[in-house]
Amino acid sequence: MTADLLQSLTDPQREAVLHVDGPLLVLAGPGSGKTRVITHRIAHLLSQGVRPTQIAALTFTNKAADEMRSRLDRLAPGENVWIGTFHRFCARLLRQYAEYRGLQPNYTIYDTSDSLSLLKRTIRETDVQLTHATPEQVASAISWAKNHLIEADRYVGGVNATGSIVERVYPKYQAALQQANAVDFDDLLMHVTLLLKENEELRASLDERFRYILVDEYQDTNLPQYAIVRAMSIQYPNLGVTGDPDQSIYGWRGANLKNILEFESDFPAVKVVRLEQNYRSTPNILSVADALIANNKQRKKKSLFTDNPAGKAVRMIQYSTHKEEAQAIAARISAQVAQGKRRPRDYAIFYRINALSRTFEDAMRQQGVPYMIVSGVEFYHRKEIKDLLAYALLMNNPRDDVAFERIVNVPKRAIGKATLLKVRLHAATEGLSMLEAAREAGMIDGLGNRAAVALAKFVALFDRLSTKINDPVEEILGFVLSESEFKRQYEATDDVEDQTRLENIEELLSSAREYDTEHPHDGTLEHYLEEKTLVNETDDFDAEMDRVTLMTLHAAKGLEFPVVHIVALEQGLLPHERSRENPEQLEEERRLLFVGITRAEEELDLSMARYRDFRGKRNMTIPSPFLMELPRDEMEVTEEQTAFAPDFPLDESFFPEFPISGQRSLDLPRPALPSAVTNIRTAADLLGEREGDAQPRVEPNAFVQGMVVTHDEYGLGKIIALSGEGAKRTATVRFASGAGEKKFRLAYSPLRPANSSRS
DNA sequence: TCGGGGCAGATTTTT
DNA sequence: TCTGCCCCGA
Repeated sequence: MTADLLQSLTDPQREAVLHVDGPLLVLAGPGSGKTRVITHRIAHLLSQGVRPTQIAALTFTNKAADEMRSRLDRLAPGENVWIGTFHRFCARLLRQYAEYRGLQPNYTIYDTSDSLSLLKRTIRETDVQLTHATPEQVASAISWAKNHLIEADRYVGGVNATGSIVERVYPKYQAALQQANAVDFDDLLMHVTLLLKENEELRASLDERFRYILVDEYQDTNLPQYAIVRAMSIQYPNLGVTGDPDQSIYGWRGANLKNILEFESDFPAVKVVRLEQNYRSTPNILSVADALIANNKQRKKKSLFTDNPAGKAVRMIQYSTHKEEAQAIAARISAQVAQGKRRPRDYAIFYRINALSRTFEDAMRQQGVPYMIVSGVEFYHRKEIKDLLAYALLMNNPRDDVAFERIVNVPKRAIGKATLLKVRLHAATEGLSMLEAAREAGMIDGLGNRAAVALAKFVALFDRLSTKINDPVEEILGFVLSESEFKRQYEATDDVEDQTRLENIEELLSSAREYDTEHPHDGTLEHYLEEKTLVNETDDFDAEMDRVTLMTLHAAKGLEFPVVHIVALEQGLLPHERSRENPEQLEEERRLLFVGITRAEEELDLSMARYRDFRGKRNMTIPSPFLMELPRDEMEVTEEQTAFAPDFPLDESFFPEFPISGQRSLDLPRPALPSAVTNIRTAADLLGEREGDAQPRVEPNAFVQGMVVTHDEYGLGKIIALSGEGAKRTATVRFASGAGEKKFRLAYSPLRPANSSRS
C-alpha cells in the first residue's frame, strides 16, 4: 500500500486501516468514511502479505457488497477477496456441507412468500385452529425462534395462543422444508451456525481459512450472524467490525444492538477506533441529528463534528393538509430545478410507510417533476416471474414441493384443488415428494382417470424439460416457455396487464442472457437461481437516473442526497403506532429519523400536516414527539397558512381544545390528547360527496377502442382495451405522459374524448 | 375447476 | 384507499 494512499486518511481512519491482527471495533458515525476505511484496510492487509482467500468481508446488502468490491478493485485490482452478504456466504458454505444438515447440495432457498405458502399449507394440514393468530404471526414467531437459534424440537410455546400453535406447527414446517430439500432465509444462517457449533473440526478449519473477517453494519447483526463470526474467530481472532449503534433500525428483524454494545467485553483485547468527523452534512444538519439522538438511552455517546460550511438552517414546516405538504414540496423542487439551481436527482423524500408515497407521487406528476419510487413490487416477486422460475427451481431440485404446487396447474391443466389434495395425501403417507407422488398418479386411490392423465402429462412435460438442465440458463428458460405453453395464457387476451407480464418475461430472459455471458464456463442453473433469490429490487437503485427519489426511511440507509425532505412527522406515523408500547421500539423509531436526517448533505426539510387522509379516512394529526426534541432556535420553523380552502375547510369549532392556527401550534406540549387519531368529516366533505363525481361525465358507451382521450392529471392517452358493461365498463388507457397504463371505470372516471375537451 | 365479488386488514422488510 | 384471500355460483 502506497504512502499517498495513507496520506489521504485522517488520523483515526489511518489507525483503523493500519490495524492488522486482533479484534477491531470501528464506531463510525454517519458520513465518516466507513466504507473507505474498510476497503483501505483490506488493501493494507494484502500489502502485508495476507492472502486474498484468507479474507472475508461480510455485508447485509448486495448493494453494499458491490460498492465495496468496486472500491477495492481500484485500490487492489484483481485481488480475489471474498466480499458478499451474510446470506450468500452461508448459502455457499451450506452447499458445500449440505449433508451435515440433512440437505442435498442442490437445495432450494425459499423467499418470504415461498416459505409463507409452505407454512400455510403446513397449518392446514396440522389440526390447529387459527382463530387467535394469523399465518403471518406464526411465521414471524418461527422466524423469531430461528433468529434466537431455537430449533423446532426445543421450542416451547408458553401460555399465549400463538405460542401453542407455533409449538405444534414449527416442527412440521421444518420437516416440510427438509422433505422439500429447501431452506428459508433464516435457515441459511441457522444451519451454518449449527454446522459450526456441532462440528469442531470443520469450525476450526474455517476459522483458519478465513483468518481476517470484516463485518460492515455490525449493529444490525442478529444472534446467528454473531455466532457465525465469533465461531470463526477463535484461533484467529482477527475480527474487524464497523458500525454505529445509532443507526440500528432492524431490531424487528432480530438485530441485536448488544452485539455491538458489548463487543468490547466479548473481545477484551479489542482496539476501538471512533470515526466522529462527518464529511457529508452541514453543521446545522448534524446538530439537529445530534440533539435528537441524544434522547436515546441505549447508545454509546459520540460527538459528531464537521469542517463543512454552516449551510442553511434546517426547516421545520407545518402544512395544513397532506396534499398541501406534497404539493408544496413538489412545487419547490420544480421551481428550483427550473431555475437551474439543482437537478431532480439531488432531492429525496423519505416517509415512514410505503402507503404515504401515493400523495407525493401524484404531486410530482402534477408538477411534471421526474421521480422514482424505490421498493414497491419487486420484480422477482411478480407472479409471472415466480411462476417461470418455479419451473427452473423444480428442475434443479425435484423435491421442491412449493415449486411443484406453484406450476403444476400454470398454465391451466385442469389439475385442481381436489386432485392436489389426493396427491398430497399420497405423498405424505408414502413419504414422497409431490413430484414423485404425481408419477404414481395411476396408483392413487380415488383419483379419477382424467386427473391421472393430466398429472401424467405434466410429469412427462417435466421430464422433457429436465433433459436441458445443463444448457445455458437462457435456453433453459426459453425451452420452458415454448414447451409449457406458459406464454399462451398471457398472449391470448388483450388485457394490458398481460402485455406487461410478457414484457417482464422478456426482461427475465435478458437477465438470464446476461448471466450466461458473465459466466461462460462456471454458470449453472443452481447458481443462477440462488443469485435471483438473494437479490432485491433496491439493489437496482440507480443513483445515475436524474429523478427525485421517493423511499421509506429504512431504504434510505447508506445513501446520501444534497436535499432531503422527511415528511409526515406525526404521532402514529413516526414514531409508528405499533412502537408505542415499548421504549426500545421508540428508540428505534428515533434512530430511524436519525438515519433519515443524516442522509442530508446541504438542506433538510422536516414536515408534517395537520390533517391527513389515510386509509380512506380524514384524520386530524398530532405532531411527532420527536419534533419537540429538536433545537428549535437553530431552525427555521414555519407554518404554512395557504389552505386549500375550498375543498379543505378548517373548522376550528370541531376542535376547540386544539388550536388549528396560530404561531404556537408547533410548540404544543407533548400530546395529552387521547392517542387515537380523531376522525372528522366536515359538512363540506359530505356536500362534496353528494355533488361529486358519481355521475358519468361522458356516456360510457361513447368510448371506443383506440380513441384518444384526455385526463386532468395524466393528460393525453389512448384507449387500448375495453371490458365490462354498464357501470363496470372499464377502459385501459396508455398515457403519453409517462404515467403508463391505467384502468378506469368509465362511469366514474374523469376521462373525456380528447376532441370534446372543455375544462 | 375456475373466476368474480365481497370482506377484512393494513409498519418497516438488508436476505 | 388498496390488497389479498375466501367462498360461492356456473
